[in-house]
Amino acid sequence: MGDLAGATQAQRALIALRQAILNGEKPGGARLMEVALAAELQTSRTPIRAALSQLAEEGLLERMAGGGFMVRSFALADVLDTIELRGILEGTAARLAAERGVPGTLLDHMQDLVRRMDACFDSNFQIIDLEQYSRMNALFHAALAQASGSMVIQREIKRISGLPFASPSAFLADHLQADTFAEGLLAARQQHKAIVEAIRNREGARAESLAREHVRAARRNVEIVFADTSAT
Amino acid sequence: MGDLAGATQAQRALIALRQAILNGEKPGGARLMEVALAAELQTSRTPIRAALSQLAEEGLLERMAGGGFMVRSFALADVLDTIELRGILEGTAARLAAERGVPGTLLDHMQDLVRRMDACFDSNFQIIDLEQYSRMNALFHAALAQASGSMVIQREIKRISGLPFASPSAFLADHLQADTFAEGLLAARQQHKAIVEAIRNREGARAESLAREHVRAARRNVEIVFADTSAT
DNA sequence: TAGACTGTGCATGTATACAATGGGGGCGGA
DNA sequence: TCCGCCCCCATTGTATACATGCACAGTCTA
Repeated sequence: MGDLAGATQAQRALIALRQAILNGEKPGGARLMEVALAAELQTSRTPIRAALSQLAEEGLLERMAGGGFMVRSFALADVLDTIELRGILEGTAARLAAERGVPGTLLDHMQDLVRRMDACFDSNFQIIDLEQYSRMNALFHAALAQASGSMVIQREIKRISGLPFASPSAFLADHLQADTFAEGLLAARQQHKAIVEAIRNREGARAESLAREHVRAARRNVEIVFADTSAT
Repeated sequence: MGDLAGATQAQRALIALRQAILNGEKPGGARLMEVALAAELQTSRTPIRAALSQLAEEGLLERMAGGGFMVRSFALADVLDTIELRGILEGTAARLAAERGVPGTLLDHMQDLVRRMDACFDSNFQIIDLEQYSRMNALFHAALAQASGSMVIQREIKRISGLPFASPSAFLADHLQADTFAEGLLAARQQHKAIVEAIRNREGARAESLAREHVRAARRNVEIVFADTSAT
């Protein structure tokens, strides 16, 4: 990842800090201090301030009362609510897409993405290329947001998907061993197909509830991961 | 309004710029340049940059590709979508409140706000204190967001409500002459009551659809205002 | 005349010095 | 010993000088 070449100091800081937060290296509730970060990232306070502002914009940081920033803390309840919110937004996107209609080329693109996800399974329905699947899945969800035809909805979905664990592909690399996981992937595959079909047939309510239900899989996965974590 | 005393330069700039944008003084699509703004507001570039960042966070500005900011443009379609989104979010808040339960004190508070809004009408159901009504209405919507019990939802509702024309009290002062307007206020009054009742009775689906429908009034008002404007 | 290259200027990016504010700790008095 | 006040330091706010990069225009050459 060529995140060094050609990038400004502010961009480098943004990337480094975002990763540190998502890693848990900067835990929720931690106050981020400009001088410390500047020393850590070997730059001046100015790009740090720019990066902090942008992270607040993304929702990863909160502005504190008398100035300064702290890492927003995501309790399990917050993560689940965030996923529920993504479900609501993607459900709305699907409904709007169905109601308002979508250019055929975009629908074809979505169908193509579904096909490419299919190609990640072998003849026994075992996943063989998880990374590719994950990438195509992310593109599918982006296409769904776009299909809503509403920049407002699209923007909010993108925003929410950037929050920890809320992304469509957040859980994918985490627990490959569980049988329920493979099962979930197959269910997701059917849902992707059904969502495209519902939009094509202009079935708004069906598209909405399918998309909402689809996101509940992410919720289940987070619950599993958190249960594992707290058991350790 | 004492926005000068004790405030930092960045806060002054933030307030001034926000107002200029909402006024239309800085029209949608306009690029905001730091030096020009610094001269205009008689301060240095640093507080201007801080204010611009925060306005981007609020959703009033967009970051441009190669740096810099421009005023986000709100076409009628965007405004309507934003209101629709607020309806979806407030609907979700109402449903969650009903499903998860709400502390009695908060419900009582909401009911109290409804009563105070009633007090803004005279015995012939004519509005007599619009400013008070507007204030109580805003508080009611804030309380509804809080009743969801979800900081995530609450935060998003607050965010969305800050965008132009999307606020619950955006339209109130605009067109007092129309008969349909008074009618709308009376309908809103009933809906407020019904929403509280539905939450109290734990009727999630009813609460959700009431809140969604409630917001459609705002949509109608915007359509009326825009129609007037374009006719002028 | 058209295309490309270069120079110039404007806008943002960066560093840093200094100001101001707020909180915490220590000291003194009751 | 406890309470309160005050001072100091840590942290953010602000200004400004300088760097960088991009875009536009003008000119030169083919």
